[in-house]
Amino acid sequence: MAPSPRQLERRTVVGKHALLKQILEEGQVGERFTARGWLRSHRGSKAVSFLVLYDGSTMKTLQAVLPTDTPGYEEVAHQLTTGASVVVEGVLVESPGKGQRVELKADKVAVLGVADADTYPLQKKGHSMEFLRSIAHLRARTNVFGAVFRVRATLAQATHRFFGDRGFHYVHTPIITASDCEGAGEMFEVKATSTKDHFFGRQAMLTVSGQLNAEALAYGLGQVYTFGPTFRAENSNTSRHLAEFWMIEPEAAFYDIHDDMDLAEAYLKALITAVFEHNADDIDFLGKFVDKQLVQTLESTRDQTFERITYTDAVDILTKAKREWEFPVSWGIDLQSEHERFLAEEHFKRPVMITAYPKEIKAFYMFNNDDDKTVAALDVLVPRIGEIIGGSQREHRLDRLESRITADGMALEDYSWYLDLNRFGAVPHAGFGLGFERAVMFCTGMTNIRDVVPFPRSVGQAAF
RNA sequence: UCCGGCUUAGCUCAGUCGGUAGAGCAAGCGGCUGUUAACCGCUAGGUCGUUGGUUCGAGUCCAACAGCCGGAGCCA
Repeated sequence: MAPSPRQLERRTVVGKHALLKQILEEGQVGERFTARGWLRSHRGSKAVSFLVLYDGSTMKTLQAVLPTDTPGYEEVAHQLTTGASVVVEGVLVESPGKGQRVELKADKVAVLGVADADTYPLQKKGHSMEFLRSIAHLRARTNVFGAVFRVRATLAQATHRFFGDRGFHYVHTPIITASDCEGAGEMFEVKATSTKDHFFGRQAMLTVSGQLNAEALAYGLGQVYTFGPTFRAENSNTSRHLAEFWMIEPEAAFYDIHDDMDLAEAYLKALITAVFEHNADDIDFLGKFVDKQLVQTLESTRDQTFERITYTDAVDILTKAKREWEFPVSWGIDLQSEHERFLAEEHFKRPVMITAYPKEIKAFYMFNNDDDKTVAALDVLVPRIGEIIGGSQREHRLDRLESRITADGMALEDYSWYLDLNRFGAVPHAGFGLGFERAVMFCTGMTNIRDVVPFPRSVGQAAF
């Protein structure tokens, strides 16, 4: 029988550049393969030698079994150390041992690049996250970081799929901005090394948010989202902060705060669904070695309806809680970490969406509610992470927007282009920002944000 | 930036009352009839973060500094 197109395609791929994932999942017993990868471990005994290979395509490893009388084995035996890159050829057979369906009965082995066992820092044992952070250029080779970065890739692709499927256009907003007045925190200044005066004719900074630009684009394209790097220069030293991170900011015309909440909830659930679909092995591993609650947390987040309460409800719950707060609770305060964690982790035990915050503690661009005391802000809190999404319905009524800017002591002329948006063809619209690294933390169980980005930038840290 | 903790072998850590340093893993060598972070034996490996102080004597007590970790603030 003639091979099907799919079989032909697979044969082509597998024959030339067989990924271990393909060999392990699709390889048939009796098929011959050339496996390329790095050694996770090498176990020798008198008659046979076991090589455990990984290549990054999957959490799983391929075990190659090599008789010690294989031609050429003697010459490379001492080079078969953890971390060495190898090419192994052989026939796929059912594995008599435990732990794997198939293994490669090898008859040919070559070492591409040695990894001197005396100096190669990674060993076939667990290392601390702190140590691995000090060798960030090598840590992608470990099980944990392989899993984390594969999940990260899935989350990025799932983001594009989710918004694309819903008619959101992917837009690119500037990384260099002259807008210093978004109130989002300390900024980095951008200067040309060879130009004395301001290169851009005025002071320029790295963006802290693409939101205002995204709003401009939403007024032409309807529904848009950004996915790009974001910079904050705060002297902030915690496991949840980076100086350079990635943010996803959807912005949709004709959305109100309730549409915004629906979108945020659907998006987070879509991310989790994608991870279970594409990274089952990775999640399984992370659930065993990083966070025993991981699978349960993700499943319940995916399957349960998010709690939706107002800020006033939240204050009520916190006031009545039998709990000593380090920061006393009363209407008007900004919610602190301890309050947010209590709501998500103890009171509701699920993600919580809080709306209608006092306008005094929120940004000028948020929609004023009818009570004239609160704005249509949205914070999404998840267990273990805290705030993962911050957003709002935007104020599109020009007079209200202008009076709010003035009331906050800012100059209208600094916002002339932003005000133009709502001077012409204003419509209700809403959006939010999701810190991508916090989403990766949530989906992997990692507790330090520096371990979910390959090369973290934070205060005093820009190595690699 | 504030509060607390940690820093001893390549890695993870122990080190009692102040008396000159220990284990497991990794490495090297040898053994082992198919292992699963294989196992067994032997060998080698240390300026105890840095500087100063107390003391006859400091890994151990004190101070400053540095780095890292946890928490807080700020935020996503």
